[in-house]
Amino acid sequence: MKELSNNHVKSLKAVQSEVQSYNKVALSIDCVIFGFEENKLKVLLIRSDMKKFHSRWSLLGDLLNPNEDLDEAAYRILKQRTGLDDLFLEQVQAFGKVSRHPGGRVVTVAYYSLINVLNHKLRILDNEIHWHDVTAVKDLAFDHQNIYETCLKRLQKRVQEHPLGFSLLPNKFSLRELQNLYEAILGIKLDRRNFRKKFFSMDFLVDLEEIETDVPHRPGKLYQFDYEKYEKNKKKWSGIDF
Amino acid sequence: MKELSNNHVKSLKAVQSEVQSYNKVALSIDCVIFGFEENKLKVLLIRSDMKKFHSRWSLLGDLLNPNEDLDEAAYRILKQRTGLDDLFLEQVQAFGKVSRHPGGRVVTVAYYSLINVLNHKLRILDNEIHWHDVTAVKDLAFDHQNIYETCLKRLQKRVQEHPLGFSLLPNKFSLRELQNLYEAILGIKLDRRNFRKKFFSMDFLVDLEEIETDVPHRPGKLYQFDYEKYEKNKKKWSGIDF
DNA sequence: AAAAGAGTGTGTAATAATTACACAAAGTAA
DNA sequence: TTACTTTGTGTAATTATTACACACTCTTTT
Repeated sequence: MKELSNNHVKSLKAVQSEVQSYNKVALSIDCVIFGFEENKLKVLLIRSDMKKFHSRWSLLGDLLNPNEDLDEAAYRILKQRTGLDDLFLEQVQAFGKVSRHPGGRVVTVAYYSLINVLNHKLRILDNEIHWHDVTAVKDLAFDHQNIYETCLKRLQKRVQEHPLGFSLLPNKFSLRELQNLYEAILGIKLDRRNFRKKFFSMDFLVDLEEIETDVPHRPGKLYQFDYEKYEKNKKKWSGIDF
Repeated sequence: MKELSNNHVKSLKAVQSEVQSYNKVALSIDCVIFGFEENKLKVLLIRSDMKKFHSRWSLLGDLLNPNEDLDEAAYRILKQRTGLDDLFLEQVQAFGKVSRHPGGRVVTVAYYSLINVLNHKLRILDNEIHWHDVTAVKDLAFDHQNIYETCLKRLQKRVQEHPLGFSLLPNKFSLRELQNLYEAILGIKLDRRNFRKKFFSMDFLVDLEEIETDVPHRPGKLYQFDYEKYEKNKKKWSGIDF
């Protein structure tokens, strides 16, 4: 950031007092927290406590603290709301329409996060917070519908290019679970044989030589994702195509 | 954004005074403005006027005004600095490390923009502003090196999936110019015959039945990008691959 | 114990996309 | 007229994608 046409060199003091005098805005962080349960992609929402939005649902968010990085704030919110740390988290973008918040100017920075809902540490304490099926999310408070859809699109894109989906699954998973996950995220059906062929040919799944238990049919083999191998071998060039 | 565990319903007045009381931060917009000239990808930078950064280069930016959307502010900066409006502009993300600005807490939202440097309206008035070859950009002021690299990567990704590159070219261009552009953005050499085959098979280029002038060799045919046709036919599904 | 049900595991043929690669033609400059 | 530079074009080999069917394993039902 820099002022228009200003040719003298500014001392640190001058810059500090300049920043003091800047117009300032409230800055919040909103998190779109995805989970995967019963073969459905879910998102964690909280009921709005504002009259204007009479009990409509909204994203989980909070204000940025004065001495907190943006990412830190997002992790703090996740920790507060789920009890989990060390989650997958990615910033999507800032949303800053002047009138997006009825209480005044509030710019928000949106993140999405992926959590494994079977994690034994997961605790959703607040009874105003619920998991919602992504296909049923509508009419969110504020501009949260827009933020949510932007984040979901980002997830759909990313999951096809990067191995993030595994963050939504238990450590050991069957190929059927993996396929269900992709189908739920992308909202489409995939061919089972081609799906398997694709993942086997990428060669990042470790066959654990174990099988599922408690399924009412022939059990499938269990796999793990090999992050190390992925980091060594991942693609750089995808090709021009639109 | 929403408070933690608060069960009563808030009136508009209550929300307004709540927002009043929020911690606030200075918010700036920084633009990575790309241009294409002499077969090189360029970026527009301004000399920092801060002592701490003794004449290092920085991105073009400014503060967000109180009644301005983020996108509006970015357009305003572009207009101020280049004289152009109606440019390609995309937000990348927010950067908000606590200590990123020596003068105090300033969160910035980064955009990148593509401009056609031959546009007759382009005016770079401030003599502290210069075009820099992207391969030579280093040691920028603030955290601008990081912002710049993030934006360049975003451009590299996007240009392979969306037809943005044309914003950097004149309205009529030869395939050689288009290929030079892609090579400059991606920083790699491409096979000429395969490049042509790819673009022809996508079938969004209109043959203008004109040829280049003023080239010291056999002139190439001129083309235009057909945005309408693209909008009708663009791909939705790219496929899982990483 | 046998049969029905449900999902796993596997391969191939057809099509489409990508890659590597060479030569004649059209213009300019000397 | 010759040398130089860049355009325009096609094919063969490889790789990736798609569509698609049947035998096997385990559970549940009768």
